[in-house]
Amino acid sequence: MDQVDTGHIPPTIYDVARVAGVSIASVSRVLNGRRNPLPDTRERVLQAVAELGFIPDGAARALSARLKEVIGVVIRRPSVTVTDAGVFEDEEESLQFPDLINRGIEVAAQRRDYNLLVCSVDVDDHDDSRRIFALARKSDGLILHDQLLGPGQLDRLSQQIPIVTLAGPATRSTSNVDGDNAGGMRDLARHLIQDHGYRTFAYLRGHADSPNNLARRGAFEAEVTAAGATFVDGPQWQGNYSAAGGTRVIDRLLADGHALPRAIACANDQSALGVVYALGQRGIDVPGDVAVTGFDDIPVARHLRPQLTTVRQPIQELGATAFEILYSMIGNGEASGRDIVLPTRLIRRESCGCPPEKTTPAWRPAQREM
Amino acid sequence: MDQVDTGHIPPTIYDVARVAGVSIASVSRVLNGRRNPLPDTRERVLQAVAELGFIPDGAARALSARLKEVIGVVIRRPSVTVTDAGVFEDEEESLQFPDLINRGIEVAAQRRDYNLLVCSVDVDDHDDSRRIFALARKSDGLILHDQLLGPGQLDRLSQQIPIVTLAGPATRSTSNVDGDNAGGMRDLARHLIQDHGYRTFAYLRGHADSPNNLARRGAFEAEVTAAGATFVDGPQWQGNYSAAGGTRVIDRLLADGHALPRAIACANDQSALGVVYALGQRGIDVPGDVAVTGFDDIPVARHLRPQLTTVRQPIQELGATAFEILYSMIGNGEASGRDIVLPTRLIRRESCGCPPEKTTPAWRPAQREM
DNA sequence: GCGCGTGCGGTAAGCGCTTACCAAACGGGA
DNA sequence: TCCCGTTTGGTAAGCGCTTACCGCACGCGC
Repeated sequence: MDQVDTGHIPPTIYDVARVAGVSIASVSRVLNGRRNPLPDTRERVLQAVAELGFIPDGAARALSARLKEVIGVVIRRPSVTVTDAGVFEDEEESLQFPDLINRGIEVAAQRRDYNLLVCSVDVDDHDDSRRIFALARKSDGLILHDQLLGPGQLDRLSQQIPIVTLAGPATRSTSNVDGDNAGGMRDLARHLIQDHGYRTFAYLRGHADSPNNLARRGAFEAEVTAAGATFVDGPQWQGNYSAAGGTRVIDRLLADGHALPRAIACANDQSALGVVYALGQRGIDVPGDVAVTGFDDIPVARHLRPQLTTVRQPIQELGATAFEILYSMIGNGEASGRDIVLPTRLIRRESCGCPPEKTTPAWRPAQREM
Repeated sequence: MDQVDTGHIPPTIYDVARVAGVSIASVSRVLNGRRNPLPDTRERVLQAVAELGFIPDGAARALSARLKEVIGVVIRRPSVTVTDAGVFEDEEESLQFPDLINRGIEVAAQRRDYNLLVCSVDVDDHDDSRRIFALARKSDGLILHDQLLGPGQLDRLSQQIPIVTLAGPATRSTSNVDGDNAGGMRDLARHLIQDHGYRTFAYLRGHADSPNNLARRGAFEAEVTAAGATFVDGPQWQGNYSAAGGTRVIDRLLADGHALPRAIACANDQSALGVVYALGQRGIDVPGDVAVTGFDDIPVARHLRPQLTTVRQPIQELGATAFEILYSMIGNGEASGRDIVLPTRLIRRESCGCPPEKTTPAWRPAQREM
């Protein structure tokens, strides 16, 4: 009776069966469209369902049908830096990219009547596996952003549940979906070297163990050194995919009296955003003094001054593809071990030194409306 | 055997019991810390669990314990406008605010070992209730952004499951958490009127049925007319909380030859972003010719040129509070009918006509680092 | 007119857990 | 030494669904 006064005692399939004067099997069959029940039976069931506001319990259905229609998505957040302006700062700044991916996943998932169970883990939370494991058994499959779980744990878990990663190599038991990091960075590097003639470069890193970060850095450095240009490097160039991280790198560099390279390629747009900001604060002109580029092409990249030159990833499509692969793995354990690479594309805007575009940015639909 | 070759056959509690040589009850007790099992029993169970990599199934546990440890979160997306640049445009632009709220919810939820089941519904999808209902039975409670579900449906559903809304009035059976829309708008209006001396105003609306939108508009208009200033209005001022929506409003207005008011208060930051952009395209100076303000204070507001004057909501706290209320409703049906209003604060930046700040924006932690 | 095929509804057996209840074993006081 | 209180482990009964299986009623062909 503790429960009664508060309500929240949803009707069960037994209630429906009783009200409709049929058996629970008939109710279930009507609701799931099995076996083609008699119109009369069907009518009475639907009537009772409407009357009671019955909605089948997800847990019971999942247990019985061995299908939860839920997939788990784990994303990595930059560690929370506690400052006097609040504890959420790094995070707030770095929200966009993973969330856009998730949106892509969700769009695809909705078409299959799946829902997303999301979970963030702190970048340097090394007890994260507990959280991820728990999530795993609440879901039919897992999508892991960035590098989460060591190879051992990944392998272990993928034995029990289908897993798609959004970075890193596919394994025997997992699949992977990725943007073409190397191709994008190569195009970017060539543009900076050949079209702009820059000769000194740096790469502002993302999380040290992120496969995307490693791939981007590798391709960029290779291209730069292959062209005989100078690649500046060092631990000072360690960022964390967040705007605050980018700012921090520049501030430290300058405070330590380092000279800046002519062009800085950032691991992602968020970092670039912080870099542009920090340079602006010091009166350093972008791209006049230093060119800055990003990676991802998140929406704000277009609203920055100068507009950010970057490598566009098909963000939503990455998510949607990840879901579809996972879905097929859930349906029939096949298809694991697949490694999908989606194309990326260099987007030349102003921050690399290109002249401002005159064309209307894509998201302005004005002229189509009239 | 169809299943065998693909793997994915997780061990059950029976397997653990067999390997450990105990009963399933003992396994369960060890795992859940009930009853204080003998060290020997405990040891053997833990050993078997490790060996098998056993993780209890969420659905089974939920069914038995009548607790899913999952809460559903429903957010509203602007309708997808199909343009030649892709189908996700409006959405992409408007991502920030609800996602930040969700992050706040999640931070709070993790402390209680809860996960978030997220679901987006299209703004004018009127079959949305099906999706929401389905989500409801996969969760222990629901948090609804904006206005979702009519009062009738809301009431009906809240009979079966605890619900917290993030806009709109609390009802007998639901609770609500909100920012102080009226207070924020009032401060904003007074600032524009008294400090800047503007005399003509408009309010660029959000979704027509959004309670936040209504509250903001009401407070703003009241303050403006109370001061004897002019409040321009009309169906042309209908936006949709997205940047693209803001752009569209300005473009149409100008195309139709309307004169613009001296100041435009937008329903949220995203809309303001689009407005600032559209005005910039036409060579109209912000704030010189037209002042523009937002609402929410999402992170990008600070990176805009000019930096956006807006009303700050305690975004993450809104989410965290919503979760805590919901959590207490789940624990014991009490506490529904609560209506929490969190304070908002006017943030004066440049887009209202105030001089650029010289202080370092909050998210720049540089000087604290050295 | 009878036998059998077909199509529907009902009964009951799980799905993988938690936990109430019972049995057994052990320790201590009389 | 016996009895009872105290622990701890096991057995089994659900949690709310899905579905295999069975039985019944009908319709057809002979």
